[in-house]
Formats: sequence, structure tokens, C-alpha cells
Amino acid sequence: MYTIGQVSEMFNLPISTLRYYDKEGLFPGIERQSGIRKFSERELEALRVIECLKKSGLEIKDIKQFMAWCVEGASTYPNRKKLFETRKAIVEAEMVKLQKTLDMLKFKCWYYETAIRDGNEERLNEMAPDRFPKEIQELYDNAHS
Amino acid sequence: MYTIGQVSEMFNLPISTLRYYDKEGLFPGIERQSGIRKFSERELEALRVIECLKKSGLEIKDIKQFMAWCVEGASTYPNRKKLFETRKAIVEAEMVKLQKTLDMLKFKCWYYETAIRDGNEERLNEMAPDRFPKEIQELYDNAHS
DNA sequence: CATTGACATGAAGTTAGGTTTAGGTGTTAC
DNA sequence: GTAACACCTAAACCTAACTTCATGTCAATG
Repeated sequence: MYTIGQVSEMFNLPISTLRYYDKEGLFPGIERQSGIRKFSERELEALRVIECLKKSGLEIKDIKQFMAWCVEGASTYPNRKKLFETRKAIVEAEMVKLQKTLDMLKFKCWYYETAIRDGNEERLNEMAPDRFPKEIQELYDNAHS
Repeated sequence: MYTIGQVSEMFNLPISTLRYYDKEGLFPGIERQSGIRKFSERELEALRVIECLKKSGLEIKDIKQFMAWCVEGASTYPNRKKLFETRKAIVEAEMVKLQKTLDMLKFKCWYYETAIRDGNEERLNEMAPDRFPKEIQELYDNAHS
């Protein structure tokens, strides 16, 4: 059993955030001893799932729904499975987009290295994309597709 | 040359967003014909960079700074190069985190598939992580590291 | 020549996800 | 017995990035 301060340290989250999550119903049935929250292993696992679902782009109110399903029991296994499958697909799509962003950034790094070497962008701006070095062209193509 | 409506279609962005970006100084020196914005290839490339930098987590005010550097000329190449290198490092770190999130989601998908087959979570909750199937254990380990 | 549709403006409104503030309780240390 | 801490609440506040609103201009169409 942990206090809110200990959990705050463990997860590197402000105490105010943990209280906010609790107020939003993200720790249904959390125990209290004379008003003070007692975080058990159940709440720590909830917090791991909260961070994961948040990172997947899920809103707090929908995370609350998930936590309610957990309380409801075995009848909601299909809902919970479907939720994770949807989030998985969304994050996979997000990874593809982020890879494009990364390729654009890498291209721009090369672009400015070259501009610095040349002293200007003239040669670069007159160069057709198919005359970039092969690996740079791949970055450019992925970033612009 | 394109109107704001055409650019809105091309980039799938609301017109209000394009006007907001202009107001924030993200299209320095955009041309106007009797009050109406004329988007040239320069503004389209700016927009591509805006989307890329935004996705990398950069704030509008810092994107504005970048656009100001572009106007300033060759003396700011080092600043611009450094900006892209920093964003690149940030996005690479983000990709690692997102992969962990994805592994957690995949683990949870397996977890609920198994719970549905078992009809309950009892066996799962008593199972030590090192008794999960090998590929599941890898997901679990990466997600919890 | 009036209506439609695309453009323009400044100012106010919206939203999510917290954070801060003001005031209070309870336990341990000196 | 008082000072320092860690905890508590409700309510107000904050921020970024848009979005909506009220109002107006202008060109082409029926």
C-alpha cells in the first residue's frame, strides 16, 4: 500500500494529477484510511494502463469507461479486448505518420548541412529530387508521399 | 498561385486554421491581391514544414521563429540545422516510447483473448510473467521496462 | 440588381487536461 | 504544545491551438 506522495514519486507524476485522475473516476473503489488514499497494486496497474491508453490518444472520459468495465467483471472482456485492438490499430497508424515526420526531419538536416557547405540554397533549389543522393531521395519520397 | 480555399482542400485543413497560422506569422511575406491571400509554392512548402514541426511537438511560436529565420537568409542556416537536429532526436525518442505503448497494447490484446477463453482472469493473475508464451513475454518486458 | 459564394476582419468562445489557491486535518519531532 | 509535514477538498485558474461569431467586401450569375 502506497500514499499519493509515494505513487507520485514512482510514476513521476504531480500529486495534483493523481487527485485529478481519482476525481475523474480513474481509480474506482480506491481504498481510504481516514480520508487518505491508499494505492494498492491494483491502482498501480491502473496507472500503467492509464499512461498507455493516454499515449494511444484516448480521452480521460473513455479511460474512465474502461475502468468501469473492469469493475463490472467478466461480461465486459469483449469490450475491453476490442478497445485495446482499436487503440493498437491507431498507434500503428501513428507510428507510420511519425516515421514520415522523422524522414522529413532527416531530409531537412541533410538540406541545411548542404546549404551550409554551399553557402546558399541555389544549387539545392535547382536540383530535381531524383538527383539527391539515393538515401536522401528515399527520405524525401517517404516524407512527401 | 492558390486561394485559401484551394489550400484548405489540398492539405485537408480548415480555412480558419490557415488564417490563424497567417495571423501567428507562419507565412511571412505572403502575397495578397486586393486583400485576398495568394498561396504560392513557397507557402505550400512552409505548410509542409509546419505540419512536420508541429508533429514533432514544436509550438506555433517556435515555428514562427523558424519562418523568421528563413526570411533572414543564409546567416541562419546553422540555427535551422540545429532546430531540425533537435526535433529529430525528440521524435526518435518519441518513437521508442510509442513502441512501448504498442507492446503494452499488444500484450493487453493477448491478455483479454486469454481471459475470454478461460472465462476469467484467475489463471492469468496467478501466472508469473516468465510463464507467458515467449513472444508475449517480450512484449510484456518491453512495455514494463 | 439582388442573390450567391468565396473571401476578409477582430473579438469572443471552446476544449482537454491539468494546476493553483485557499483553507483545513492529522501525525510525528523536538 | 507547537512546528513541520503530508495529506485533504472545492473552486478558480491556466494554456495552446483552434473555432465561431458578427459583420463586411467583392465578383459572377440568373
